[in-house]
Amino acid sequence: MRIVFMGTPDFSVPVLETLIEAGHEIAGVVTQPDKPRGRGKSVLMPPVKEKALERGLTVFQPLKVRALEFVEVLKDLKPDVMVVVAFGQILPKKVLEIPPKGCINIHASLLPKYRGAAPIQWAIIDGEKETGITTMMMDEGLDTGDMLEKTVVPIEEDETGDSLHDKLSAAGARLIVSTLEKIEYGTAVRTPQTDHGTCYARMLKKDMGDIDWAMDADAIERLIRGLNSWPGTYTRWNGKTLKIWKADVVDREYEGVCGQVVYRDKNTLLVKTGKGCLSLLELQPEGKKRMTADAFLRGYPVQEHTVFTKSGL
RNA sequence: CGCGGGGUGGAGCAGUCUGGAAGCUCGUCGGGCUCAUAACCCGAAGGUCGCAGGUUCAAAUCCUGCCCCCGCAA
Repeated sequence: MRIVFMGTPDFSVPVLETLIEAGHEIAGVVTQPDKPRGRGKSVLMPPVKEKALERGLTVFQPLKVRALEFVEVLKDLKPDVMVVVAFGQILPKKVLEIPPKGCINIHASLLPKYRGAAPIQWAIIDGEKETGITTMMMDEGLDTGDMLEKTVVPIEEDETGDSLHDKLSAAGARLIVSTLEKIEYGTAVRTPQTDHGTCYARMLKKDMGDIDWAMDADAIERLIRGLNSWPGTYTRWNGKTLKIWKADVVDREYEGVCGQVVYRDKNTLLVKTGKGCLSLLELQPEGKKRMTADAFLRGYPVQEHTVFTKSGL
């Protein structure tokens, strides 16, 4: 089929590649404009643009897809369908109506759960046992369209935001091929979303990673995994930010305040939380590389009365 | 020119401001103690102090240029 692809970050790239390899005709790739990013504020192109150029595809980077001139451009591309995955802009009705076979979205959750911007990470943070990919016919709501197909992906004990991101991205690429086939041959089954069991996965923000040591150890541990590697979790120590990359829950209670180091030896660093303790396994002081707990403890004077605090306080 | 931290034996740090013998906590290797040990004691190996110039009697330390890593921000 003749497809207009819309996507922006790394998550979308495997999908684009798979569509090409499945033999579809990519009429155009729509992605967000280049923006100054990274250290030194250099202007970098979105991952999807890089891949698209590498494949010799035509790239469009409208500030707003809903701009009238751009809607005309889309119409001229005469797509059979549009495939949208993590594009980053809301599509208005006049765009949704362009392709005769509709606009299909690949969403990284088992809808109607986790609609919204950060479904991958929230599934981990909430302690879900499984999540997945849903393909759906887009409508004007936010991830509210009729569902087409689903893939279930289990969430492992040591799952991180990154690892799950990669699994779901691959799963999404696989699923869209199947869904497009059904669309093409008219065998797709549309299932409306139910109104109950829905929830929104709001956008991730940097300060979400500011650890509140009064929370339960297992909730903090899930936060650490869910926000790994972006935006990451951190705490305050010695007037500096200390990133926490990995921790284990230790089901034991000690005297002390939340955030206090209640036990340490050559390679163990136990911090008291609202319920239980966390054994910090991988940390990263400001300006340093991440390191294991034993390496950290060799060079930094952490004592048993040391207290980690929320940065905001 | 966005802001900032850093590159010192295998690891993580101190030393740099106030130039003058390479330090600390570990690891490794050998030996000892011990029923035993990741514990303890004794000893040893291992470093172009990111790279290149410069100043100086003398540079990890001061000056200049470059490379690399990282935090913030986006």
